[in-house]
Amino acid sequence: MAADVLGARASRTRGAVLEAAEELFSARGFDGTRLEDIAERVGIRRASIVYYFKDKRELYEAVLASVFGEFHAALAAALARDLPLLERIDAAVSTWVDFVGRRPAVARIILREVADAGPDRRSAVLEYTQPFVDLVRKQILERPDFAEANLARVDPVHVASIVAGTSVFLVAAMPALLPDRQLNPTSAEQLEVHKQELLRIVRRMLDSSESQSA
Amino acid sequence: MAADVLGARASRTRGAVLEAAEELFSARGFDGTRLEDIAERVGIRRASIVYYFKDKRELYEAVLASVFGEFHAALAAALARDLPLLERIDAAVSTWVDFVGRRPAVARIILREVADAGPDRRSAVLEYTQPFVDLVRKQILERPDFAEANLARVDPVHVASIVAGTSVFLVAAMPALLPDRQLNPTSAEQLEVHKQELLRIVRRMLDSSESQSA
DNA sequence: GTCTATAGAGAGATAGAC
DNA sequence: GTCTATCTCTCTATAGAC
Repeated sequence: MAADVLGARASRTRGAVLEAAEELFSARGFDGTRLEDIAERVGIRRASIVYYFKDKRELYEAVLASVFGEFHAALAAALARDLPLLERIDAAVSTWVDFVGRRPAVARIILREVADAGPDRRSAVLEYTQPFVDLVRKQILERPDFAEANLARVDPVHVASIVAGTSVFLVAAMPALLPDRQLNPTSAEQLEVHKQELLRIVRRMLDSSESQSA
Repeated sequence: MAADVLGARASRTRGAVLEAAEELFSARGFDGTRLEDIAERVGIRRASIVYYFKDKRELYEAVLASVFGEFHAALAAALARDLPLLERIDAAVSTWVDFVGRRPAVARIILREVADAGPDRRSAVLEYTQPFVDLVRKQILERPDFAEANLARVDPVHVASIVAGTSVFLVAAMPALLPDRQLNPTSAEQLEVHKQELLRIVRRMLDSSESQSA
């Protein structure tokens, strides 16, 4: 049942299911989440979920589409502003950190997806990350000013991996590894610190005046 | 059944089970792995696994203990050499990258553990990471030369999070996100590139001559 | 739209033979 | 030590009432 042919109540229920699913899939993974739990959180019965999503897998895919779609939109908006190259890169990193901070559940979902995606079972994530890769390529790598800029020749994939890996790891791991401190990595202050660290790291990676070889 | 009271054949079987379990838990997660699959890979029957590990959970815990224990030993050995502070830090990072490169399955396991460890369910990972945190504290943070060194006041947890996050993410994510390239992130060359990137990043984070505020 | 009831598959655990 | 056979529980999916 697609979202756009529903009445007001149904649309609300569907949204609530999606929201509860995102949180639970994020916290416990696909296998570890029971439809029962999702239904309970929404306040309905398990069987009602299938009115909106034909099975568990479809619900999960809908969560992925929602999460990655929202980030894609945010990134596209950030890159649409016609900024100079380095500022555009900064904006991309910044948008990413803000997004992860705003929806920390996403961090865990990405962590799990990456762990699941072996060399054999690679299709799952790719479908959702591809549009994002295309966006970066089109709006950064293939722009004339990128070729003109005298950047260090770092593999963009390494850069992306560092940006994605650190943010996701920090948001997901910090609360678990620091039970004593009451530091919240998604607080505005912590996110800002992390964002500045990341921006510094990325800028330096791209700086051709620094030696890039071993 | 502990490893030290077994005969030669049994000891071999137990080791094979542990090895197969590490690989499968890493690739598919705890829930996604069937004892059936582990047994099949070893060439025995499901019921025989229970002779060595009383249940699935115990087998999984044994895998964790093995993985984290081995890394702890490697790190302890690296830090036992009485090097100057900055070289000791380099050695720690280097040991970590080598370890992840040598046992890429570990990367996925850590990814999953981090994703599982919410603010609520934090006990699981902590038990295994604590000795490692203690080691770093004792051999780096609490040494007199650390206090004397004029390092930037970065949160060590941020540093650790960046080191761990990038390596784990790179090793686990790269093969999945780059189906076209036949780049293997665990190849000696790629690992070396990554290691140098990481060392550079860490050194700069700790360098007090760089501004650390936004 | 949401419910109750139930069917059916999957997988871990256990008993006991060899 | 390793096997076969079986028990049992959990959870998804389906049928159909309201």
